Amino acid sequence: MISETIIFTAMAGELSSALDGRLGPLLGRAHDAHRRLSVAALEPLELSPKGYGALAIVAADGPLKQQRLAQRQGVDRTTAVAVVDELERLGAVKRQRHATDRRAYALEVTPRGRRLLAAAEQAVAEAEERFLAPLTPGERQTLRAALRRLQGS
Amino acid sequence: MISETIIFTAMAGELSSALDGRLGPLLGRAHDAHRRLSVAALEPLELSPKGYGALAIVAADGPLKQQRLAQRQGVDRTTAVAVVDELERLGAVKRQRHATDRRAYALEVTPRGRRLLAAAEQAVAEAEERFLAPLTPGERQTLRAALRRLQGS
DNA sequence: TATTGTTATACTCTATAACTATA
DNA sequence: TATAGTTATAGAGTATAACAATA
Repeated sequence: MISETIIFTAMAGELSSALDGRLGPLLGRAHDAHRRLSVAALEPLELSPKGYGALAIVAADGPLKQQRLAQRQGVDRTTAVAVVDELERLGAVKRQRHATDRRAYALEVTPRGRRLLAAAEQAVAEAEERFLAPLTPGERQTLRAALRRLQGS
Repeated sequence: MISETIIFTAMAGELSSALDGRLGPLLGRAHDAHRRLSVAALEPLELSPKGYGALAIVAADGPLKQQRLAQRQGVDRTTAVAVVDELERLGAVKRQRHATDRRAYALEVTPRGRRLLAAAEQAVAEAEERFLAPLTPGERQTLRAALRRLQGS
C-alpha cells in the first residue's frame, strides 16, 4: 500500500528545486504519478493501463480489426497482439473472424467486457480523485482543457 | 525535420475519440510531445534531456556528490554514471575529488557548462513555445500552476 | 560494516524484420 | 504484390546485484 503523501516520488523532499519550474519534469512526474495510481487501481481487475485503453476503444468503436485498434490506440500492431491476448484471457473481448476477410479479426467486446470496463472506469476515477485532490474543480477543468487544446482537439 | 502539425502523433486523426477525455492519455501524449520537441532542440548541443536536467542541477546546487545528484534528479545512482559521463565528455562538468571523502566526487559545473546550459535553456524555450502555441499566456500559466500544485509545491 | 562510484546483468516496454495465411 | 496477425529479435531505458576502494 502506497501512502497518499508519496504519490509523486519516494521522497519529493530530496528533489532539486532547480527543475521545479520546468515543463518537462512537471509533465513527466504528473504522468508517472497518474500512471502509478492507475496501475494500482486496475491491478485487482488484472487489467493493464494499455488493456484498459484498448477495452475502451473496442467497446466504443468495435467491431474492428486488430490493426485498426492498434492505429486508434497509437501503438504498433505487434504491440496490440499482447494487449488483445490479455483482454481475451479475461473474456473481455472476442476474436471473431471478419466476415469478408479471413486474415483479419472482428474484435468485439463481450458482456463481461462491458462490466469489466465499467468497474475499471470506476476504479480509475477513484484513483484520479486522489491524484487531483490538490486542485479545485475549476482548476481540474482548466487542466483538462489545456491538455486537450495542446493536442489540437 | 518534423512538421509543426505532427507534434503529437504521426496521424492524430487515426486516434480513437474514446480516449479523448481521459487524463492518462492526455498527460502521456503531452509529455511525449514535449519530450520529442526537447530531444530535437537539444540534439545540436549533443545533450540528452536527462543530461540537460543534471547540468541544471549541478549548476544550481553544486558542488555535490554524484549520489546526491542522482537523488535530486530522482534517478538511481547507477543511472547517474552515464549522465555525468555525458556531461564530462562535453566538458560541462568536472569530476573533482571530494575534499574529505576520497570515495566521492565533488561535481562542479565549468564555465563551458554554464554557456552550454544557457544555450540549452534557450533551445528548449523555443521548442516549448511551439509546444504551447495553442494556449494563451493565461492558459499556460494556469497549466503550469496546476501541474505544480499536483506535486505539492 | 557501510558507503561511493562502477560494471555486469536483468527486466520492461516497444518497435523492426521476418514468417504464414490469406487477399 | 500487398495485407492481417504472429513470432523472434533488437533497442532504449532503467533498475538490482556485485565489486573495489574508502570510510
